[in-house]
Amino acid sequence: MKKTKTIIIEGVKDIDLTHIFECGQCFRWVPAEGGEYAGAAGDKAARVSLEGDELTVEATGGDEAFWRGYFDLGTDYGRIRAALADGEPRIEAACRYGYGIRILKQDPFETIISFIISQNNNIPRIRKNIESLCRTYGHPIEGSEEVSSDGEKVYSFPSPEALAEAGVSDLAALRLGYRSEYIKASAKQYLAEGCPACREELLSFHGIGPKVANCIMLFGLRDTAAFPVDTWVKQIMNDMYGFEMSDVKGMQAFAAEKFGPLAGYAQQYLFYYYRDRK
DNA sequence: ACCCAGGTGGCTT
DNA sequence: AAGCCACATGGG
Repeated sequence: MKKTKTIIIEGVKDIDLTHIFECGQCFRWVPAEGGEYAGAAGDKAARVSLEGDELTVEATGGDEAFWRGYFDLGTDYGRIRAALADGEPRIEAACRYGYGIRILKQDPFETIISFIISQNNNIPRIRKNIESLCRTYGHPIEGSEEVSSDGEKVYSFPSPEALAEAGVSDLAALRLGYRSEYIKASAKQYLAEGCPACREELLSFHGIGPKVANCIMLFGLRDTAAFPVDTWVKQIMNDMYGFEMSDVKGMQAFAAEKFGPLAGYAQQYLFYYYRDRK
């Protein structure tokens, strides 16, 4: 008896699974056979495949509306790429390279903790850290073995309660390093105050600074004007536009002026293009 | 052995 | 406001 359900969404455009899942916005999806991806969003596990303009999601939960929202299918990315190149022609190569990227609508709490872990860390290790956090503080997702890449259970992302109650030394035992106390403190604050809605609230969390706040705004709160500046973007802005590496303010202002409410998309195309190029 | 990674907090100029 | 530095860990 099958525990998952299959959702077929036809007529999708501007979508490339590899680019979506490898562009650095999420950390829990892995390639499966035949170009498919398997992974999880919050407490839902799924396997995703694309054939032509038909997107198939085999999932343990979430209806079609949820997965449409997750993949941002209501947004016209062709138009966005055109608008970006219109505002700043030098970004066109990056947009072309990252064809099919979509900014996933991720759970805010998952985004908060994931990007706290991301600071001063590398992507393979971020993925491992998040995986051990889920295995220790999440729960095995019912039916997930039917969609996982290895036939094993997938674990849900931990709840705010679970992380707020975790011991800092237990978190540290998962090799989370000095971020352990940031995780616990932020989970507690999230529980006490609810989901942060703006940059200022995010910055009041222990372990969230300007860069991580921007990532959370973009990936978790869908504020597409957010323009996260990390070491890669600094390098891009230096190489392409001659900004001093320390002039993050200038980079932000440039992005706001050139791209406005689309700056987040621009950042993602630039980041992916440049990071892959190394 | 070494430098670095989707940085931040805290302290000192 | 700007400039240091420590921080935990392991990828390459």
